[in-house]
Amino acid sequence: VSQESSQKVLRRAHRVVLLVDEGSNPFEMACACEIFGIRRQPEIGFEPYALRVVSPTPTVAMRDGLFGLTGTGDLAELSSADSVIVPNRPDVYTNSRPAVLAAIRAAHAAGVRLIGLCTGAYTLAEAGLLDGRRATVHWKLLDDFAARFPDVRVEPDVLFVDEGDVLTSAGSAAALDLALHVVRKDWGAEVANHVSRRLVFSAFRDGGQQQFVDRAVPAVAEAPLAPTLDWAKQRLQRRLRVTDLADHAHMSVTSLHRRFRDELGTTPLAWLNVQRIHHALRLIENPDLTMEVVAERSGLGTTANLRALMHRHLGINPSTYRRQFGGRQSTAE
DNA sequence: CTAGCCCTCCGCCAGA
DNA sequence: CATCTGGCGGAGGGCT
Repeated sequence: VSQESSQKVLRRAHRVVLLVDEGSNPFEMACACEIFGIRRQPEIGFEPYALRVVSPTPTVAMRDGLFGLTGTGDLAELSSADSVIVPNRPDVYTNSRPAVLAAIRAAHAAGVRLIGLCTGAYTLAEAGLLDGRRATVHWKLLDDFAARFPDVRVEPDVLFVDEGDVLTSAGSAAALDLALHVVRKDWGAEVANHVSRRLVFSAFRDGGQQQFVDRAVPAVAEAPLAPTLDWAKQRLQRRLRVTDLADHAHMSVTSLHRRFRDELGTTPLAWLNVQRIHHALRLIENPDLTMEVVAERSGLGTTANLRALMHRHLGINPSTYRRQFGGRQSTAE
């Protein structure tokens, strides 16, 4: 790890350009700024990304003129970037400016990675860069998108699609998932988890529950670990040990640890305990279950362990949680 | 909260 | 030579 991180320090920051135009959605832009535009040096020792904002006009009116942007760079910057982020458009029926499409094509030809957030996929498709490739868009627009760009292989039911040099994401929230996926590819799971934790911290700061949503980096579907993770989640009450996970994955405990580090940025037991706590919380919301039963079925074993882990991860104890969130059967997901 | 057993984790090395 | 896998032991933390 030390060897790896020293290499990272030496490597330069990836240059990311956020391409905005009249009517770009501030939400997707904010997602890009949150993931790629925050200074990380004080916390992780280096800057993984350098973010620039570029637009086809010197000033840009955002969201029906609610506010505007000035001081943006011009389209020529696209081709010298490492990645270009293409966020939402005002509507999918208005064609993009020819100059924007030309700049995107030139960037792609120069080897720049293109990242379409939500309806940004329309812009990429208009530029002809998705023909013959897999892509996705917001679920509401899948049919329209497929009809308009028949040469694109549309993938429904996924958060995002990674075609290597062209990446697209589904609905707005999936922009974050795709961005974190990019961070993981560029810098590894450890950095991605750091970015993810910081994101949760600032998004859910109130209520003293900043770690409540322990947002792990989403596992990629084709990750070799995925079946084992699903398997384990189904039988938390069996009190699984790390060796059980290793057996199911058909690998040694040593290799399992390595895979967890590489793919999830955590360790098997730490991951298991997060799953156990999440399951325990759902069980606690059912007032008919004693804490002994909750501890048993969640795989945490004893009430002492349940208390200790909840206190450590959430800063709250089981009975307090039940008083605040229980009482009524919660089926909300 | 504590004592104490057990498991987990990680670095290191060997082998494929 | 590079990369991946697995075994081992000790330290430390988890669990009862």
